[in-house]
Amino acid sequence: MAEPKENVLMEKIVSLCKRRGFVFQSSEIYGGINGFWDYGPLGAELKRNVKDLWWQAMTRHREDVVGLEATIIMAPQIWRASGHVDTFADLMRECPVTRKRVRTDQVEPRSGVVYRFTGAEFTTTGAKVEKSLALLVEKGGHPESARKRAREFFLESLPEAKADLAALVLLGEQTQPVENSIDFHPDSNVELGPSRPFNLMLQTWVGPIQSDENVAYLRPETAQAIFAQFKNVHETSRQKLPFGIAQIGKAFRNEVTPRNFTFRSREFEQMELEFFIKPDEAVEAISGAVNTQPVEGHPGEPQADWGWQKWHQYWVEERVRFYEGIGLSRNTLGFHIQTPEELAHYARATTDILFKFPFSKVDEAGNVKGDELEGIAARSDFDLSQHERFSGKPMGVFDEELRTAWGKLTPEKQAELTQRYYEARFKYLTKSGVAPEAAEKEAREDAVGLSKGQYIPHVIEPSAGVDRLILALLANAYTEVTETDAKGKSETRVVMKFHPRVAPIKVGVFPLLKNKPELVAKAREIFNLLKRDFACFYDESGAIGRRYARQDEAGTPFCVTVDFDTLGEKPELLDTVTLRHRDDSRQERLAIRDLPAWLRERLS
RNA sequence: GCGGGCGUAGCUCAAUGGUAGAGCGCUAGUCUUCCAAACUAGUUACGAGGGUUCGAUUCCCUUCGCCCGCUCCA
Repeated sequence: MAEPKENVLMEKIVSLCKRRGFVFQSSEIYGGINGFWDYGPLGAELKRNVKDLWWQAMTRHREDVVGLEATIIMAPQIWRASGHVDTFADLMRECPVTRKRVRTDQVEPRSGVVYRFTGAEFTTTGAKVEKSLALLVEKGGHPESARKRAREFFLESLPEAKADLAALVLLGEQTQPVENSIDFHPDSNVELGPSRPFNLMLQTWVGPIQSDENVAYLRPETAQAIFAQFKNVHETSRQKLPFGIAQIGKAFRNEVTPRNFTFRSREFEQMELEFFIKPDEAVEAISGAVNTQPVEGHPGEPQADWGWQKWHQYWVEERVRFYEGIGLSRNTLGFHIQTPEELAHYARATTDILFKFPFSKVDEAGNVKGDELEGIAARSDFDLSQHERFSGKPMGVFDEELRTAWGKLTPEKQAELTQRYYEARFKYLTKSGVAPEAAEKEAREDAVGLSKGQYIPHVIEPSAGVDRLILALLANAYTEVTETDAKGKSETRVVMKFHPRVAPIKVGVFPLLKNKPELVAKAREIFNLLKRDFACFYDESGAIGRRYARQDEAGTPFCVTVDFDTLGEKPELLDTVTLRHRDDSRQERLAIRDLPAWLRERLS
């Protein structure tokens, strides 16, 4: 259900974003382009801060993650291997009554009796509509319900739509039994319209000739480049498993309906980590057992006996800590643990981190679940295996530790692990369409490989949307403050309560008065002192209160004001300034020389 | 893509078959000793294209964009 009140809030946020220069509509002077958004001066700073913080947290503050910056256009085969050519280019069919769509290849076969109609006519007015419609009545279903639905459908096409339903007579009814038909919508039972292709990847041509051979795609996700470059990175970075590869970059999807401001855009940016881990069989061989002890919350520092479950939990908690660190407290977030039905066949678990946006749906009980900021997926060894099969290049790694450990195992243990690994590989191969005999041979070889210390790494994938996070930060920061002044005039101001770490401007620097050159000179001096290390904004226009208010809307956490005491009117206050806090308008007096350290402490 | 609503200054809103006005904002100036003060001056719009008309922002059509639903999951 639409929540008008919440939409008002969303509209206010959109309006502020434009007014203050956080987000503009792309190509606005030409009427805009659906699903594309630009970041203005404040938005660009905000986004840069977010990406920098992610990059620091994921790579520089760790020893086990390295970076990658790959191209947006890659060999088209990558998207066959990844499955995107198939899953992003589905044929869809639509139910003509409910307008609900289903994928052509996912319609469940149904049996029953088909009721066909050629139209309907009003006995009272003679008004008539001619359209064919067919509905399936399953065994045990009631033909009258099909007729009722048909009447409702035809009624829509008649100008006398308000007329009596009972006076509408169906025309040309015919029945026909069908077996295992895939032509009917699973919910409405109505015969589906023609198949139409839906390709969610944006296409282009590489080279000046626009032919089918030159078709390439703008990447729909950044992750695949990481898999495609896995061998190169592994070999050059001197990393050993477990380790990760991180990437930030643009991705493109031809969304059916871009919606909710920047939440679902056609061009967007992702921050993705592929964290490669040893298969559980290898962990067990090395550590004796895989640690599966359940722990609440963060499982602590990584341990050698962690299997995919622990690593998955670890990354979920690491990511939550990241969000908390930039001002999104746990109660603004939500979680969605994907059900077995929702999971891709190769995925073992996926936990989505959600944020409660103003447009997020509210359920009957009044709870807001939220919408997705990030998905943390345990993807088994699917991705690298796919690229190994499609490229013909080996994607396995050699694990010295495993080989050594393997030799010390009992023959029974070796056999058990070999068998389990064989089964997992066999399952992957057959599910991927490899013929059983070939799959058996290949899986057998893979299992022998394991005993020699070789395997294809498994992967945990924390994949976050930058633009969605920006939107979450904007929504989270948006605060209205209503104040009534001495004259009784009440006024509502907006304060963007960003965490200082992400705030686009960290410090506003003002002279108390513009027409006093000494104050201006001192303020300029402080601005020049701070601007190298902090995003600063100097402002001398208008009254001081107005300048504070402007910075509140920009989300600047601190403002520094130079007054006559700074210049030594009261000698004991010489070279001190007023430091004003955004969230509560609190003021304190600080020495100019202490400012850099004071700020650094609050911004790092 | 389909269905419903919408489109007037940067923002929030008015008015009109005879080409638009306010408040706030913004810019400059005067003034101003800490929370959108005052005064003066300036600034900016009928989303785009076509049609009907002597004339359209107003009526009609098309298109683009925004919001809501189907869809989607970074």
